[in-house]
Amino acid sequence: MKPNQLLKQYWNHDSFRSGQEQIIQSVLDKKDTLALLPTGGGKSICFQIPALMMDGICIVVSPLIALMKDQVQNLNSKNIKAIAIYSGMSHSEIDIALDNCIYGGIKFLYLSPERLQNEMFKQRLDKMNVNLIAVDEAHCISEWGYDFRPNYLKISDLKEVCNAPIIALTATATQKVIEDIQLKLEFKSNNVVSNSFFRKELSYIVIDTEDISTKLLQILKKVKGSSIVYCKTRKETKTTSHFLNQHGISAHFYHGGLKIEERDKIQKEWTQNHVRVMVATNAFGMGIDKPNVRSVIHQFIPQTIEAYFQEAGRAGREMAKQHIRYY
DNA sequence: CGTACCCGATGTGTT
Repeated sequence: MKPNQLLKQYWNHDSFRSGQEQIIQSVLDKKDTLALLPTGGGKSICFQIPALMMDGICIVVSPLIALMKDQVQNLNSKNIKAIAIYSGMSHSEIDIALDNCIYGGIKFLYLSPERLQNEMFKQRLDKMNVNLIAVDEAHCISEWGYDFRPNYLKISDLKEVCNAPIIALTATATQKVIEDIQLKLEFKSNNVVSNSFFRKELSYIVIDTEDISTKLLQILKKVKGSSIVYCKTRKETKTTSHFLNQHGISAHFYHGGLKIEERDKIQKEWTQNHVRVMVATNAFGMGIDKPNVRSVIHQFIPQTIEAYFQEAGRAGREMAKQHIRYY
């Protein structure tokens, strides 16, 4: 089947968005490809459609279990066979999953970069007919590979076994990161397909103030709708959230030290608009796509400009989708 | 400082 037919059959869209066809064609030509598309630009189908056109299985490297589950569920709802392997599954569950990747017609296998080094996985990988390697949120290679999650620097090990092209996808990368991703994934030749990242619907403002708390209240009282307030430390998320609640603005705090059930509960309450403001560390972000976020406020200077761009970019999603312009 | 995965140890409840 052709890309357009698959797009219609599984996603019920009549046409591709800017950049998608070019990326898909590059992958079908067996070229290593770095796809740079803004958030909401439809990155997933850039590897899903070519993988569906080929025999065999696509291995998807993903940074978070939550993202793996989301995408697997999404594909399964379209009757596409996809599976994820992650910690917490029993040995026999993993065994069955890997078996299905070899003999069971599974089209997408979602894994963390750590899992790629697992002995049982490596043994069974030999027998898989891998058609494509996809690295989702590929900026994690540069962001995390050097200190936090070193296995992000070893993804190219897969290429020695698989003989399949690799596609890296991200919504944020400076020129340095673009080069680093291609280097670490051992691209045979430079190949970046990019779309404009300009977000017309956003304005970026820097405020110099002696009194952050008062300024925060002022902004949240003036700018209606849902909000994310980013803090530097876990402790600060808690104090800021309490402060807002004391002043009549409903807020939750969120960071990586909370239990997973607690995190899920808090996120759900914010997503469903039961609570207006999410006060969080950078643990809160990936996979968040809420339409009515009208402000993202940083109480500190983010570590990198791309971190700032990505975090700020969580505002104005519904306006981006409706193509509302502010001038 | 703050980002997550994985694995093995320990505990809980069922056969």
